[in-house]
Amino acid sequence: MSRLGASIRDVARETGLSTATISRVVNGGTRVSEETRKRVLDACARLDYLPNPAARALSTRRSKVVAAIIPTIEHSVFAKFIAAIERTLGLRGYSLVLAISNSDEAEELAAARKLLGMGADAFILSGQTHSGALLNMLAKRQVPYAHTSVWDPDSTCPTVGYDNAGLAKEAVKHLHSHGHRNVAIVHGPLVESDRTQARCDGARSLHGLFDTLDFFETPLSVAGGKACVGRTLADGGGYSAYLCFSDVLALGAYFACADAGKRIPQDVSVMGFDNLDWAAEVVPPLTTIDLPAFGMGEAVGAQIVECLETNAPLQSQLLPARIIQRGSVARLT
Amino acid sequence: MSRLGASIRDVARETGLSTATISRVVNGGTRVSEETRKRVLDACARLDYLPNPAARALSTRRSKVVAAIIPTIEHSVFAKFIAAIERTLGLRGYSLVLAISNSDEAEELAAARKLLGMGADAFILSGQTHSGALLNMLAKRQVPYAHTSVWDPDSTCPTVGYDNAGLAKEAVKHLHSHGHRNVAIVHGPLVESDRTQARCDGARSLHGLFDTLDFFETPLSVAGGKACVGRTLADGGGYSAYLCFSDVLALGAYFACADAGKRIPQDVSVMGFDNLDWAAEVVPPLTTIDLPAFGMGEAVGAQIVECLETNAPLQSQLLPARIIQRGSVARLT
DNA sequence: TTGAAAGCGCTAACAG
DNA sequence: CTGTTAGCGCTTTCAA
Repeated sequence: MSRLGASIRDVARETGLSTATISRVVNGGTRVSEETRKRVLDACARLDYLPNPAARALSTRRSKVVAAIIPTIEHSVFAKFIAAIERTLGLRGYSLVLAISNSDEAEELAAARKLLGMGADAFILSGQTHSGALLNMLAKRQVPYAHTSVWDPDSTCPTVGYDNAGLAKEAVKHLHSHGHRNVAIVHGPLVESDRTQARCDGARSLHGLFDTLDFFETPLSVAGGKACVGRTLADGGGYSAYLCFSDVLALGAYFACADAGKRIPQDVSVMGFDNLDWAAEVVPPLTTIDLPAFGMGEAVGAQIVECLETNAPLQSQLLPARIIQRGSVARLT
Repeated sequence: MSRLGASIRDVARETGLSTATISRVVNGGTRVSEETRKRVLDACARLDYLPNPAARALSTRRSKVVAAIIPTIEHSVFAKFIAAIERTLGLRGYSLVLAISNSDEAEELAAARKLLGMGADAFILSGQTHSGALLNMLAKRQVPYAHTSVWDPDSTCPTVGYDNAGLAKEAVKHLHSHGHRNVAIVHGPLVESDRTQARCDGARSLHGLFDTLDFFETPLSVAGGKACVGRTLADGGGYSAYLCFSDVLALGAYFACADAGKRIPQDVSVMGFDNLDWAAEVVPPLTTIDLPAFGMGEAVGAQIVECLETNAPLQSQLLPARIIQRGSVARLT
């Protein structure tokens, strides 16, 4: 809060104009003579005037703040996503308030309450499943919100993201087309993420194509992936390929293989999901699915601002994602 | 902005009390009879009343929002840091607005302007070098701020973080004590980070201990580290150890070694800086310096809130950081 | 313990 | 093109 900055009244006094005029030039400057404009701007600069945001928000009923609630920021995908939102919003004069829910509905609700009580004009939520209380709260106040990281044309709420189930299917098919018939799917906690669930559902729908298609849940971290894959390797599971529903897990798989003396892709194939920055650098380079984390942030950000400014309804939007073939999946003969 | 929520007046009407009384119970409830209190709280719940933050901020001149400007969010260290700040702030009823400066002073200034114009009560800045304009702006408005990721007892501004130069020295000494006399230091862009500069300065001050102590600047990414180390390996630089001023760079070094057929630590040693989550999982586990990213976020967050609530001055604070010995540094005989 | 009333700084009709 | 005048919703003396 600019406790000591000049107020609009100071600028009015300084220029001998009314506060209304000052307000006009500060906000776009329509219907103001060029000379007055100059004079006002000059005085603003001299006094280092910064409009009081609370007063402005109180008057306009808009804060120009949008809230994003994400499950975690410690995965690059979310970090990239947030960076994109911040950038897109910032370019349009909006700010981002961030809350982290730790994949907990109660925490998410509490965060939303706080952010609403902070004046957020719109909300960006992750995934598709949220407490009814949260959605009600937003609906009642007519605060626009969008679900992200998912795309569901049938949803009543706008979803901007990708088709998790579809992409998982493609990944599975890719493995199948390379001759793999015994694959292990390694994924993060199901309860925490409807996206993970969707991916599993997608993969499972194709289980008929395989001799074995096993699912393993493990903490969503390099350590989790490593431990999980290490275990199956030790058990002699005999999978020819590991499909990891996150590159982080895939990196763990790499390390597990290194520990077990298995070569990728000669001995086992590994496929990821995310296409994180290092996926092309790892040895061998990781075949994975490129998720448009940054593009998704730009897309929601832009839509939200558009919605706030023109009242255009938010629309579901499918972002392109695709398999990036690199060197971690062998073609079995 | 809660355009449609009930206002304090609605609650007053509902209960037959005055807005002043409602305000009292909503804010702590001092000097209110227990019965009235109950009645009011009840009405609030029934009407789903949420105080209008803009009105409150206008009246109290505090927004309960703190701003953090970081160079990037795409490095886990910063992501962890931000997560900790958000958590600490949230627990105390404060919110976090985030801006990303891309290590650019002009962008940082613009962001600060925006956030100030958004009503931030305090600022958390990264590093120690900032444009005078920014610092002036904050000082003039008496907005408290702290520098982070650095610790400098001599600074006039509060710094909460660690001693970059000192830690770099320790790392270098560690390598020296293991018999390394030809080491390459791999670091990110100097212009972007005074912390990187401090680390380099610290390391350089010990160059007398070595036969060769070379410095290489590369983009701060796995790809950057890989390319840089790959190049020196190809050139036959003959370094027995690589000290990377970020674990991200170290991971790149691992991949470069894999490509070049060099074994770690038998052929070359690698040491990191950060202690990211996967540092213990990589093969061989990475010897690195553990930076208290999370603890640092908690520390600034707590101090800022304390300062805002009690006017206690912000104080510089040194956070513990230390070498974590794992398996990537060989002892030369 | 409660209420009346004066703002906080800005915007937005409405006049002129 | 510019000024007057109401508020926006809440907090906070000051009285009662």
